Amino acid sequence: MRAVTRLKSLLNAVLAEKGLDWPEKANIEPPKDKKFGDLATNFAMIAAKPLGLKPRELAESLQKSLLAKDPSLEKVEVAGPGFLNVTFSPAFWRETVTEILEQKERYGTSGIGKGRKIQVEFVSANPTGPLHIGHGRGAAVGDCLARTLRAAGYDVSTEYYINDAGRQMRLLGLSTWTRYQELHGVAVTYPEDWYKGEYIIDLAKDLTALHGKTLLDMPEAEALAVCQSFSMNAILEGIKKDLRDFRVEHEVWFSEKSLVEAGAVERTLGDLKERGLAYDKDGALWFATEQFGDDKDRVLRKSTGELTYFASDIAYHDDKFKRGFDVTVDIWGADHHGYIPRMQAGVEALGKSRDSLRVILVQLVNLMRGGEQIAMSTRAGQFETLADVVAEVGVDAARFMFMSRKSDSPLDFDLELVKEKSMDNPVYYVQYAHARISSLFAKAAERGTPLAAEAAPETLAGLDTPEDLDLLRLLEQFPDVTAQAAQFFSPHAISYYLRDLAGQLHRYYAANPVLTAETPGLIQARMLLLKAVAVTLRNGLALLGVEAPEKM
RNA sequence: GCGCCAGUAGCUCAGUCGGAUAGAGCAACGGCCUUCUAAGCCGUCGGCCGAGGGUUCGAAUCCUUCCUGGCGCGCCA
Repeated sequence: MRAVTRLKSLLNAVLAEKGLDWPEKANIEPPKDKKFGDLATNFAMIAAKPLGLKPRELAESLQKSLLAKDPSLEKVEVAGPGFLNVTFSPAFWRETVTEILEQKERYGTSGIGKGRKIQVEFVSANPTGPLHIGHGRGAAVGDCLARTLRAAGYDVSTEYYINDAGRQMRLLGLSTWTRYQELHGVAVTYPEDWYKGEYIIDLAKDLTALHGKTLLDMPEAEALAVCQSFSMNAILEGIKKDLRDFRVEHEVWFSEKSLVEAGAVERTLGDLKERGLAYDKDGALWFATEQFGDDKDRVLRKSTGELTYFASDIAYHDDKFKRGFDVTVDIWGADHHGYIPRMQAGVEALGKSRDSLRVILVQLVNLMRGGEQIAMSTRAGQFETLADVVAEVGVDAARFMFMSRKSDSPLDFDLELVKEKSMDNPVYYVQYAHARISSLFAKAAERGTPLAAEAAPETLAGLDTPEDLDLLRLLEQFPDVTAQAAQFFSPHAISYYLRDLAGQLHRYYAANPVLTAETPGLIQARMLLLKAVAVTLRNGLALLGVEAPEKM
């Protein structure tokens, strides 16, 4: 971050002298090949045209003025069609250690969010059964995204939308009621589309413990109501616990029912009608989403008088925007992707810009064991719950596995592989790097070699080998990685960075003795460097919600 | 039929707002523990980036036509 910022401001100064702005398409990034220096920019190729110059000519004149402007630049080369390849001095890179040790847990944070209010709504599973592994992926993605956005300077709020109104809740109540009657010897016929999982039987038993058989004497409607609210509350408590155990916190639990009961849905529908965006046809109320790019108009209220989910979803998003969020991010299972155009159309109809709603799709998780797929279905009642999976493989391994793919590709989650302590399962590789450093400091303390209090330039001067510089350069990139992860809503990039950093650390460790280095000064310099690595690893893992162990 | 996503090494995947010779891990093979954790390190092998066409100084990346796989297209939720 420091290097890019520095180079960019130098180039901007050149532009300012000529009264020009930074060209949109110009970029500065580390080149793939080290021999092209620390940073490469296509600046001259992009900027040459408006100046009426040839790219290479501009590059050559920049080369001279850059070197004259900043002593941190060791080398500036012109290459190919007009690339500028810039190499910073080792002293410049060593300042990274000082910076990290000063910023500590703030290293990797940035202000790119500019305090904008952003909401991340995720999981939001119907409270009709326990969370399964697919919800776990959504939970991990949403939680890591929220952490990443927060670190990037957004004002983030996390939320779980509870679908506690409507048909699914009635089915849940009916399912529990059926199991309850069955439990007490009443002959029952199983309803259609009911929840037949084991957990419903457990609910019926819990209900019995609380109420005995008294529900059998109630009017059926009343008994159903008791079953429904009891089941929902119990399941919701279970979901909350599962999420807490998975280190996922939602700040707001938003009830659909409360929205309906407060009349918010009716109000939103009324607004739409008034603005001519909703109309009656065939006895139903329709939302004119087609004019906002949807395939066709959608029903808000069925001819039966019942509201559709879409109606309350629109009212819910209306409510979100009224609460002042600049952007709301919804994390959905990929099977809902067909729903995006109509939601975006709806958001536009509400008077917001299309991109105030960002939908992140999370693809399917194939739960496997030893290469064989485990079938999952809430309805059929055969699934491994998130809680079961976490109990088996641990929070760290599960979260890291979820963050090791971009959310948009399907993920095979093999319980045997996730438990395995190999590079198939990189969480251990990264954690091991952190533990190694910690244990090295423990050993240093035993030997009476405490870490220097300050990372002064003269102390760090011994860091001048190629491995030192590789590590320093990688450390310096961490703030860029977190900023980009936030900008592109891709927290998985952090896990890839951490693997790289861990790899570089392991290489360094193998090649450079730290506590037995030639001179006391060099010992200090290397300890400070490794301390900076540990801080960066810890900060990165924190963004993923994974622990950085001292020992393994 | 229409739409969304994917197709990169034997396997699992990064890279995709155009950049220089396409990366990593696993697997396979060969090395490295009397010295800070071998859950590690080093090396070798491995590619027509699904196929064709286009755009340009430059394409895995953008456009287009196909092929293959997953998912979705209700007054379901």
